[in-house]
Amino acid sequence: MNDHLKAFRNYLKEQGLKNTSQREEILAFLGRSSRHLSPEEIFRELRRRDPRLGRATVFRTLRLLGDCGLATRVTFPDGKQKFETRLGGHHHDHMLCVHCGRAIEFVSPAVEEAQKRLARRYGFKVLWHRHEIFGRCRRCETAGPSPRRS
Amino acid sequence: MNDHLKAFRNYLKEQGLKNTSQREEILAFLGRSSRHLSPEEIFRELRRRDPRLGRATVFRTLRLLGDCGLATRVTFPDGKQKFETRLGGHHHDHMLCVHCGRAIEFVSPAVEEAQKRLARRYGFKVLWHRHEIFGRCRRCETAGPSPRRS
DNA sequence: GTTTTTATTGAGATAAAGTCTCAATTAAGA
DNA sequence: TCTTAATTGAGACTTTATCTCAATAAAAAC
Ligand SMILES: [Mn+2]
Ligand SMILES: [Mn+2]
Ligand SMILES: [Zn+2]
Ligand SMILES: [Zn+2]
Repeated sequence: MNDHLKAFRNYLKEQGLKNTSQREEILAFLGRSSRHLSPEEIFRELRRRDPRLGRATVFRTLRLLGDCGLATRVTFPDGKQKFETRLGGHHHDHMLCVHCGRAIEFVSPAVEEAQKRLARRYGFKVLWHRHEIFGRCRRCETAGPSPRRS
Repeated sequence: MNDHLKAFRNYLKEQGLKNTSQREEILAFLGRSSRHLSPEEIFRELRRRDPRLGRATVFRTLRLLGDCGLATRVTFPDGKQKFETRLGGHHHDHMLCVHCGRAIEFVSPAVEEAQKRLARRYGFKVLWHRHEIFGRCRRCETAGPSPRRS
């Protein structure tokens, strides 16, 4: 049984919550995908397999997965929200290409460290963070149209 | 005449766009406020003064201001989107308190520098970025309920 | 200053994203 | 197996955002 699943079941038990097939399906689907998925994509796909799945359950579960640190929300350049699992429970951040939409995942100890110092200075207790860099990936940088900000 | 306004008019001219009173009102309002404002707040307030203002214009203008780097979108812990001007054209990032909603603005040369190196390594051309740290501010850290992630 | 051109505007329709309610269901412990 | 309480899903509803198109107004041309 994979780690995510184990951690999830654990969390549910701790919180006095119940496990359900829907919840596990959603977690598994997210884990299988290499892409970032929108709630709607997750809903449509899983709904095909189980026509009784409800949209609300998807949103509820994504929040739950967020709460226990198994899923992360990523805001794309167009403002759309998508999700991914935290691979191996490891935190990472993103560079998002405003041209092709590609997401590059990165981990930067230097950034994380600087951030930690910073927070300490402000007496701020960090729970989690999101670091999104928008721009052009190597491929798209050669030539292309203008970006869309904010 | 303030810098923001000058830059804005410049940008419009460069792009062959027209300046309008609505656009300037929105920019000015954003500039006057010390808080982060949601599109709806901006709309409701400015609408009081000019009952003919349309909601679409607010959204359109916010995108425009984003495009030219004069406004920044900030995603709050509850997922809500708000805007602020880039004070003096200067970039900054945020620590957001999941308890009281307070936003602490910071600038970290160390983080910015680390980020730059990182991007270079990936051949990624950075256009802008967003760095949001969620947690508890000094005040709220003393005691409080549990956070809401993702 | 007047005319011409063209971007912009706003009402309202529509779409997209997310939440809520509540009766029915189901997981988990006794 | 029985009991209890969390969960589910349909669909209503809310919120957020975009679109359409006729009317308007800014800037350029004259
Ligand atoms: Mn990070
Ligand atoms: Mn920064
Ligand atoms: Zn790209
Ligand atoms: Zn606080």
